[in-house]
Amino acid sequence: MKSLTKAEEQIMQILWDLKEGTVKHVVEGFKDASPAYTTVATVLKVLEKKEFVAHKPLGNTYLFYPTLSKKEYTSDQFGSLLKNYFGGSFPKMATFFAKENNLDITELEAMIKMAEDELKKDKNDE
Amino acid sequence: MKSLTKAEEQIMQILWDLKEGTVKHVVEGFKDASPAYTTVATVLKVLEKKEFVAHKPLGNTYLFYPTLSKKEYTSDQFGSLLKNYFGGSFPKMATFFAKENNLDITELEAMIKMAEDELKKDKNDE
DNA sequence: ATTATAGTACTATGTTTGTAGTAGATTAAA
DNA sequence: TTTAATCTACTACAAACATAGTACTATAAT
Repeated sequence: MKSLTKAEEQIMQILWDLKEGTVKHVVEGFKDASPAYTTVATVLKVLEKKEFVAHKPLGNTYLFYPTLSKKEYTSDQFGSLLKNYFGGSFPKMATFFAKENNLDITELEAMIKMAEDELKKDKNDE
Repeated sequence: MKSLTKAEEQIMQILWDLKEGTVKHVVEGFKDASPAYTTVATVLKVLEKKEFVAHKPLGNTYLFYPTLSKKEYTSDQFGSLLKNYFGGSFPKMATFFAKENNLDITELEAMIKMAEDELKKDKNDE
């Protein structure tokens, strides 16, 4: 999968949040300094060429929406990080995380407990 | 931290493995189709300007080595993935991983056990 | 000594990225 | 219906990227 550049990713994040939006909405979605309206429009056009977003008419303007879900992209990103930096091993990643944050085993277990609860919850939703 | 482009990252990965190496070594480090010798040399030069690598003379040639450790870069990458795609929550990431791989709780626990063993081992090394 | 090999420095070129302006259409306000 | 606001399309352009060739130097082999 093609990957997103910094500017593109920012806009995708906003679009993933909005689900869909006009250029204006996206511009407004910027937390801090927004780029120019036309800059956003240009990036959206690039994203469209890359097939990460599409648009449909809405009144006199366009509504843009992602064609690539955040989940799909996350999966891709997560996968390459795991592969390239942790030899594909999730335990290695977990260990790294624990060390980075000076967590001891008890604390790591607490984190995992949370994950398990999430999993259980999801199971129930099905 | 400035991030690595695709080509740069490939070369960094090789250099991290080698610890240090000449342009030639790096070229040989490519698994599949290696780029031209001069291409590698050029990228190394860029990486040097970005201060991700440095070099020292070795006989009639140069030995290149990373100034940014893989661990530091990993930490950075891991951090932004966690932040931008899992709202900074490791449990969320673990849940995502479990779901992606259709792991049930028992299997997730087994993974975590491995991580804990790693952690323990590390504690003993200190 | 002469030639082949290997290496660095410098240069080159097409593409992508980041950022945005301008022209022209359309709509809303006055 | 003239003006103001809004929006898209097209164009622009500098910086960064990806890739590599060429010129020249130094060394090694014959």
